[in-house]
Amino acid sequence: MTREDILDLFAERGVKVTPQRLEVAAILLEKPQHLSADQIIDRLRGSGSRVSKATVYNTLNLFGERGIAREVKVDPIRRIYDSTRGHHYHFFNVDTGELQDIPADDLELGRQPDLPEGTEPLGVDIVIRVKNRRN
Amino acid sequence: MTREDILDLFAERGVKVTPQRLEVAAILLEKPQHLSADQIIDRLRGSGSRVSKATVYNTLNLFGERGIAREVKVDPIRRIYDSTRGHHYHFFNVDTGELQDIPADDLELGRQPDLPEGTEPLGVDIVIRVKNRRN
DNA sequence: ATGATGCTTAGACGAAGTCTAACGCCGCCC
DNA sequence: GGGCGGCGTTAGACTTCGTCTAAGCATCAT
Repeated sequence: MTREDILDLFAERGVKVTPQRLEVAAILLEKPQHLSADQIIDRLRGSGSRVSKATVYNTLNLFGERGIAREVKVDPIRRIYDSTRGHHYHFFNVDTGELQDIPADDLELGRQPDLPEGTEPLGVDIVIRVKNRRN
Repeated sequence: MTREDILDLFAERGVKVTPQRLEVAAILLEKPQHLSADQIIDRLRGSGSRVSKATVYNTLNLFGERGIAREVKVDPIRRIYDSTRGHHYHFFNVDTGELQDIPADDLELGRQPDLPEGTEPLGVDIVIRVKNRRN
């Protein structure tokens, strides 16, 4: 994703542009990937950036709210952000901790249950847990 | 779930019986419900029990491993344990934090994607996120 | 300039869970 | 029956991840 794309995305989602937000976006949105806040901080530090921890967390929360990145819930131990914004699901390899996208088209949801009284849908999270096959 | 049922379940899953494990099981497995470690500790304390925090966490981890309870991943902030063991899914109300079971029969999975190379399936977690309907 | 607003920062803080070292209990063996 | 080994439990220290706080800055409008 180019700098231009990122600026467009910010505008589209009503996110004010700041140098720090651009730095975080440049790392996370570079390519389809799954990163934790910590990994992003490491990469920032690695490239000599001095964006503070608080700003990285604030930014990731903001990106999550505005649909600029997606928070994946698999591992209660750390929050993972997914740079792929579209409708899709995940494989989670419990042996390696690896996370892999499943395009929406590859998984069909048949019958869906009635929602609880007085609620409306927000989305469906699906995680297929797998492990390495031994031998 | 009666004390007898719990003892049977422990035996079936190869879990040694201790007074502390029975206390935790009695609370969690009493009825279909979703509890955090903290809630379980509160209830233990409320009924005058002195089981330590470390033991509650150890026990819940053990229950999770042995399929005596199920860890539900919805909220990265805290781990939730589900007393319903069978195959089922969840509604998660983001407004109330409420978690509700979806019987496996109410949700059909159509086409499923091929698993990643060299892996075998462990299970499928599905969470339908909902919010309260305004007005 | 002045003030208002909102972003960023370092570091303190908080919550949830794990770890450590000591202790207790129980079964086993001689 | 006394000693031993292993497992479970315990209190509290500790770790980790994330949030909060208070101060400092930038930007904008007047």
